[in-house]
Amino acid sequence: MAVLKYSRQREAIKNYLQGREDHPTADMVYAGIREDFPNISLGTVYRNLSLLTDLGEVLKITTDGADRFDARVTPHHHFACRQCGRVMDIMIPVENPVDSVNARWADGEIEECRMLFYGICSDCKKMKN
Amino acid sequence: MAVLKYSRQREAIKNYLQGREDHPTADMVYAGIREDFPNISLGTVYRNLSLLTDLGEVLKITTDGADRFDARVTPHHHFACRQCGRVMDIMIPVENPVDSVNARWADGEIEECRMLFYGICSDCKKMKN
DNA sequence: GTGGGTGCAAATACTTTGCAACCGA
DNA sequence: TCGGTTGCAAAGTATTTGCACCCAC
Repeated sequence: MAVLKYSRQREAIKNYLQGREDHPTADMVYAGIREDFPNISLGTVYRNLSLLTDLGEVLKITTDGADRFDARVTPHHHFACRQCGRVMDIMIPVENPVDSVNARWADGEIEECRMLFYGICSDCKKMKN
Repeated sequence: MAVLKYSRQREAIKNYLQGREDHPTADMVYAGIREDFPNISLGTVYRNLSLLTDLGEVLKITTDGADRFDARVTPHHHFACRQCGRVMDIMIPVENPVDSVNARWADGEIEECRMLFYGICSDCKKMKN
């Protein structure tokens, strides 16, 4: 890719993500941005999310169903609710096992560890009553 | 789903997965099974992989691109190569952080932790030379 | 003016599903 | 026979891409 050029759409997508903590899908971003840019297209949203991910300005979280995006790029992990599908940050520090795995198994092969925790979130547990 | 009935196709799929360590996609399973069951359909492969996953006899690994399946159901984690896309088991024991996360954050909400490590595998590193 | 970015629509990739025929218990 | 299972094809969901036009530099 050549020299990056400014685009209002890309800026809006970045801002949108930074104002959220719910790890929206591309579709949700599209719906949100449309309120300010009624003519934006879904393709543009996908293109920019993918670009921002490559630039490291956004994190793509692959789970069951549609990919989710996160503007919080500092290392952290996620919890996905099996019932309602929501994805949440896990804020507490979790020991990062990359070094110990590299040391014992792959010696530098591994760059990153993403932990995805599964379960039923407290909201969904309440519903069950 | 009601009482499970035997099917040669399902058996073949299970056997196929048990004989592999490369975490094939549904398509790869389909191609493999076809050598013994030339008439099996992709839909049947998907249906059975999904059923076996629900039964806990097979693990579904969601990564970028197509889902991958693993007949090794004892707790372990995976390494995905960013270059060639291969997914490999990580055989060494990695501390399971579920309990500590539950204790500090969600108190029983979390049932399972899947760690997905990313990097460039040794084969791909060799290619770079 | 040049080349990257956009909107639109068509195409692709992956997975699920409806249905009639089939087969295991 | 009964109801789960299959093959087939069509549909569904998620994402990517080709292209003409537009806009930042």
